Amino acid sequence: MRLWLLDLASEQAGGPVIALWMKAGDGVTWLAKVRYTPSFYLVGDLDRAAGLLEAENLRFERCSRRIRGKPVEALRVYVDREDLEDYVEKLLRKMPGLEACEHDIRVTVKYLIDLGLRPCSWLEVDGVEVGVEDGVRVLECREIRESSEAPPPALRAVALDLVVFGEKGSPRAERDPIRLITLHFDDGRRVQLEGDEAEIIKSFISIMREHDPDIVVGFGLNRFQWSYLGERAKRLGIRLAVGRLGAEPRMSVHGHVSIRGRLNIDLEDMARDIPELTVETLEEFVKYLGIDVRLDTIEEYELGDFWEHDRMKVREYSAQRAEAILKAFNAVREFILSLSELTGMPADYVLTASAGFRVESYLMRLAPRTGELIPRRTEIAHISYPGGLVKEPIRGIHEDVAVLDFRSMYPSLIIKYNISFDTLSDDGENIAPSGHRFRARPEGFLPSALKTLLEERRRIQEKLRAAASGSVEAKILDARQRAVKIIANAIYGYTGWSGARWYSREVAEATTAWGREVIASTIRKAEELGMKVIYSDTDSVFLKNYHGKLEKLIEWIEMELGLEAKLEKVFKRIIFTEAKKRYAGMTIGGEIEVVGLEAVRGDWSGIAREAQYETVKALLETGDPAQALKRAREYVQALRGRQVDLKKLIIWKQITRPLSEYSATQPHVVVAKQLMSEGWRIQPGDKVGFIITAGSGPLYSRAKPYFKVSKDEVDWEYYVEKQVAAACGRILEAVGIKVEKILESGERTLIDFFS
DNA sequence: TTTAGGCATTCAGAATGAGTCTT
DNA sequence: AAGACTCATTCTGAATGCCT
Repeated sequence: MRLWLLDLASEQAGGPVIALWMKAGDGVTWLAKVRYTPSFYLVGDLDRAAGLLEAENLRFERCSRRIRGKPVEALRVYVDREDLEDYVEKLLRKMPGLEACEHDIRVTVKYLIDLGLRPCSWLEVDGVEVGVEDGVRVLECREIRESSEAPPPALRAVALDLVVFGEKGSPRAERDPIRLITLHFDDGRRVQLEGDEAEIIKSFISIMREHDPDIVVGFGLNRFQWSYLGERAKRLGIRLAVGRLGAEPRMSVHGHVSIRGRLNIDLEDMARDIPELTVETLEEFVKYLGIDVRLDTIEEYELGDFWEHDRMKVREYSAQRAEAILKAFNAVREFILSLSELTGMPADYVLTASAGFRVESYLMRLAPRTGELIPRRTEIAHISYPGGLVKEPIRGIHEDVAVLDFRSMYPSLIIKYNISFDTLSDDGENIAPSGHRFRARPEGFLPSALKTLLEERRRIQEKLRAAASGSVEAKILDARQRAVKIIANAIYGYTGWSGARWYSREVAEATTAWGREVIASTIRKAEELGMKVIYSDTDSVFLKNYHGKLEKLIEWIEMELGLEAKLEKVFKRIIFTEAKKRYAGMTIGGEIEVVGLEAVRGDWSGIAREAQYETVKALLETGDPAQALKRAREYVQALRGRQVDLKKLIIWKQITRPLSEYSATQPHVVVAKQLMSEGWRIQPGDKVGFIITAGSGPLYSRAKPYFKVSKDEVDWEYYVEKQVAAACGRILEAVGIKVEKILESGERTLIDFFS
C-alpha cells in the first residue's frame, strides 16, 4: 500500500513503538504501528565493553564506522527502550573510558534515519489492518520502505484564529475569557463561535473531530493560542481533545505544539525567518507573499473597545485573519512540505526549528552513507574568527556602475578545496590562507552534501523550465528548489556554529580565508584590466569603467579561480557615504534601491525613513544635490509646522532579553517596563513602539508608549535634528552639503545677511 | 534549542579637562 | 596656590539591526 507520511510519534508498549500517521491517495487516514529497537554506538576498549554489555544482557554487534572521517571500530548496541539517552548516560558511568554516540537522538528521528525514510514523502507499507479507531484505520506494520516521488495527496486544512483581550493590558489566561473562535476550512466552510466560553470551546472540539482536518494552521499558535486555549479549557474542566484519537495538544521540541495525528503549522514561525520582513505580523507576511486579501488592522489595545461598541468589526477582523492565514498557507504549503521532506523533519516543526537544526537534520540523514557516526551534542565555548572582506567605498555619486557577484561563493569553495571536518589533515594538499590543510580526496562529507544539493537544484530548475508556468507542478518544483537552496547556503554558517554536532571552526575559518583571497585577487585583476573598484563586500564587486572588460574578468574568474561570477545588476547612478554596507542606487530599470541606510532600518521613525528615501530618490533621479536638499527641507518644514501624522513618529525597537538583564538604560526598555507594570505582557522578541516627547532630561525619560502620545506633547525638534536631519544629512554630506543647510529655511532671511 | 562575521549608529554614562570659585 | 566644584567635551560600552 502506498501511503504518505504526515507525522510520527513514539509510544511505549514494552519497548518503543513508532506510530506513523499516514494519508492514502484517497484521503483516508491510516495509523501504522511498528516495533522498533533503537541502537547507539560505543567506542574505546571494546573487549571490556563487550563484557559489561553481556552482563547487562544487551544485544550488540561489532562494526567499522568513522568519526570525522577516521575509521574506528565500534560496538552497535541495541536497547529496547525509549529513554535511550538517560539509560546510556547511566550505563557509561559504569564504563569509564568508553565513549558513546547516537544515544542523544530521539527515537522517532533514529527510526527515520535507520530506515532511510522521510516525512512528507510516499512510502510503500506492508501490514495487516487490525481495526478502526475513531475513524482512523490502524495498521500493524510489517515492512516499510521508500516509494517513488509524487505530489502529496489531498490534505484537509483549517485556519484558526482566536479573539482574546484584557480589560487592561495583555490578556491573561487566568482572567480573560476567549471571546471568539474563527475556523476557516479549505473546502470553504467557515465557522465563528461566540458566546458562553465553555460552549464555544466544546463546539470547537466537536467541529475539529467532525471535520477531522490533517493540518491546523494559524499565526501565533505555538507562542500563544494553543497554550491559551489549553489553559482556558482546563479552568472550565474541558479536555481539549482536538487531536486524533482524542489527544490534547502538548508542548514538543523546538518550542512547538504538537497535536496528535495532525500537522500544527504556525505561519508566524515562517514569518520570523524571512529576512525581508522587519515586522513579523500577519499583515506583513501576507503582503510579502503578494496575496490579495483585505485585512483591517485592529491594534491589541483597541480590541476591547471594539468588542463593546462595534462587535461586527471584530468578527470581520477575525474572519479576515482566518482567510488570510488559509490563503497564505496555500501559497507556502509546497515549500513547507519540501523543506520537511528534504531535512527529514516532520512538517509541523521544521518551521519552528532554526536554520542550524535544519542543516543538521539534513546532514544526519547522509551520515550512514559513509559510515560516519553522528557526534553527540556538546557545549563548546564560542571562538570567533575572521569573516568576509569589506572594502571601503569611494564616497560620492558615481555613474554607470556594474555589480559583479560570485555565485554561491562559500559552497563553491567548500567543494573546490574539499573543505570538510573529515578531510582536515596536517598533510592535506589544499592549504588555506588561514594555514588549515585539507586532503584533496576522497571527497569530504560536506563537499559531497553540497554537490548533491547543487545538482539536485540544477535538476529541479531544469524540470521547472519544462513545466508550464503557474501549474501545480511548477509550484511544487519551485518550492523545492528554494528549500534546497536554503539548506545549501546555510552549511557554511553551520560549521561555524559552536552548538553544531559537526562544529568545525577550522572548516569555517578556512572557507572565509579562501573567500577573502578570492575577492582580493578579483579586485586586483579588475584594476589590472583597467576597471575602477568602487566598493566590495564579501562576494561582490562594484565596478566603474567596466565596458568591454567585464567579460574578461568573468572569464578570468572561471579559468583561473575555477568559480562562477555573474553580472548581478547595473546602477545608472549610485551614491556611497563613507560608510561600508550602506549605499543607494538607481538601476538601469529606474528602480531605487536603498541598502543599509536608515531608510531601510526598522529602528528609525517613519518620517526619517521617508525623508531619507525621498532625498535619495531626488538625488539619484536628477543627479542634482540642490534638488535633494530641497526635498529634505520640506520634511523639516512639515515637522516644524507639526504637519506630520503621529504614526510616522513612532520608533520601534525590539526587546531582545528579559528586561532585568539590561545594563544600559534605553528608551524602549524604560517604556517596556512601564507597559509591563500596567499589565501588558512583554517578552523577548516583542517590538516596543515609542515617541519622544518634549521636556528636559535624557531621552529615556521622555519616551512614551506611542498610543498614549498626543501631538502637543511631541518633541518636534528631536525629530527634526536627530531623525530627519541625521538621516538626510548622511546623504547630503556625501555630495558636499553640510547638515546645517537642511535646518535653514529655503529663503534667505535677514539674519543670513548679517552672519 | 542562537547558521557565520562585519559594520554603522545612537545613547547613556564615565572620564577628562578647562575654567571659576573657595579656602 | 591648592583644592573643590561646574559645565562642556570626549571617549567607551551597550544595544540594535542591518549586509553578504
